[in-house]
Amino acid sequence: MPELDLNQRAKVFNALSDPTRLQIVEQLADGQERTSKDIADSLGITLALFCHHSNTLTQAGLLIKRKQGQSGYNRLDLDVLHQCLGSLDQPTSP
Amino acid sequence: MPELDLNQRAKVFNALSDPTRLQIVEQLADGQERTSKDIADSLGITLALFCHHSNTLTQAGLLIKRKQGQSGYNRLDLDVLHQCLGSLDQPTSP
DNA sequence: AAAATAGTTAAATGACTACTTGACTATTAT
DNA sequence: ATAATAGTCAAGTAGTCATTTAACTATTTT
Repeated sequence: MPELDLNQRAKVFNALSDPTRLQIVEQLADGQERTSKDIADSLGITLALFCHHSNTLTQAGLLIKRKQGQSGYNRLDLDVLHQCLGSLDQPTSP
Repeated sequence: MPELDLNQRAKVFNALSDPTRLQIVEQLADGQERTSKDIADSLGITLALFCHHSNTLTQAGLLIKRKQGQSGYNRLDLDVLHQCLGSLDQPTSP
């Protein structure tokens, strides 16, 4: 897996910097995939707003979309997510 | 330690969403403290710009400032940082 | 006391963005 | 075929923000 540079990492954190997007990511953090409709409904937002935010998440490399029929299934790229989180995880030396 | 709510967590990630601030945080992620001047110099930015960003980091609860003489020593609140990172760390069940 | 150093503050500018609304496409159900 | 459902796109608005510049305070040095 190629390492993310500074700007890419900042872009990922920027994707997490909005409460609505953070809820989306937290909801997908278990690695499962969900439809756009399900996510929008569970958060009480319009599908248009979810689409808007999902573009930001996708551009940051966090969201992966799979289309089946009229539904879109969304899941996280956990590698990208954990690589960014890990860059700040400096455990205290024992 | 009180748990951070959704908006507070988003605020922390927002503090990490700028490349300049992300560099500041990464530089302090080892838990050590550094003077504002040292950080500004090492990043090649003006002290004014560091001050601007340090306010954002402080308001997010990430940065703790200690003043001694004419120098200010900065360090991270690692509890806040790790609590936010941990909220997205859903390890795959074995 | 004067000069240098460390840090803060405020204003101005230009760019970016969250959300709403309405129209649009594609798929599924009746 | 018609209607309903899932999703996308684009424009408009209002608000936020990163950076620069310059003036300012407080501390240390000479």
